Amino acid sequence: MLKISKKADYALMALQHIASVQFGDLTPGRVVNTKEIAEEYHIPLELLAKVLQTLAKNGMIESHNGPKGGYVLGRRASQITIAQILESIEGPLGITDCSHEKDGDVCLQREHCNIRTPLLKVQDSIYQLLNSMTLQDMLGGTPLITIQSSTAQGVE
Amino acid sequence: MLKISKKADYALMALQHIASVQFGDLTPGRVVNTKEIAEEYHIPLELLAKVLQTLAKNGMIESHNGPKGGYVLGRRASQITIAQILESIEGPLGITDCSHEKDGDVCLQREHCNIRTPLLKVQDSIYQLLNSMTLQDMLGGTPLITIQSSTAQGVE
DNA sequence: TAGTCGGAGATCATTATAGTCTCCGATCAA
DNA sequence: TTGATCGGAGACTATAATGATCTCCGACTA
Repeated sequence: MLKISKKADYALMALQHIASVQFGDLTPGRVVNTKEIAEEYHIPLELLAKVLQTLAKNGMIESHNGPKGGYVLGRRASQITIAQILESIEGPLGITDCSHEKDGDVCLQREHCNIRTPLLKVQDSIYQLLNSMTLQDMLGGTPLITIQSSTAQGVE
Repeated sequence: MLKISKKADYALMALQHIASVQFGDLTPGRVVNTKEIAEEYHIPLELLAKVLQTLAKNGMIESHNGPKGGYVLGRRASQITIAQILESIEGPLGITDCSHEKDGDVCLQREHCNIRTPLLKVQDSIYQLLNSMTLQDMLGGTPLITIQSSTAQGVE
């Protein structure tokens, strides 16, 4: 449950790769093209292309056309959060349908819904979590995140 | 993104309802049947029935057959976590495909995968979050959960 | 023992996802 | 300046997951 899509997976892999190439010791600042990433991680080329285009639209990366073209990061790795990457690909975080209801698009349960408020709190917590981790944290570093809850029961 | 299914939604609503009836002031200990919940929250009866059956199989609730039958909680509300409810319906938490790979079911990316470790950490954090909230917390109480990260950038 | 309940399965429609195909425009190098 | 190499963009298809429905069965209580 709560699985992220393959596209989002690919986006994370690609960004991690671009970042590690760009800030690595071997070829700092090098432009990375789609084919290179697709082959390295066995991702369908054309699908990855779409993912990268979307990431570029959302400012995560910058594209360079023509021969020797490809992508570089749009901003520093520490300024790109996991939440931003996932939302670029999958749209806004919403664990429930009514998270982003527009007018005239209200669910039937809404009137008597007894779980909306707590679910939105859960959602907000997950968002905080995803937004507290950056691409930088994925570059070999181990993310240091802890959860604190005043109501934890430690059941299981 | 990261949306939970309607079934899981229904499960949460139903459990919240059963718990609030059972521990409410009006009719404590009352058995709740499927029809009552379906009508209250406008949930398709037969779909809800399936959800409740699954919840019963997983010990979240106890079923009582025959006339005047229905469901009661399987254990105390404070002993039922959101994680348990969701996993009863949607299966084990896994934000990525390789979260629960069996032997002979290894993803092609695995060999060069650069995001598996950080993603598993994210997943674990989400699990902790969901497992720290109980049905009790959804009964009118406001869950008090905070996230702390040593690497948070506060970017947006 | 009849009517009310849950148990269980097969089935279908709809939607989301994953992946493919095709054509276009920009760029650089020969 | 022209062609090969890139990304940009849209339509398209196949498959899987989801949501929902239908039908029949067995258990139980009044």
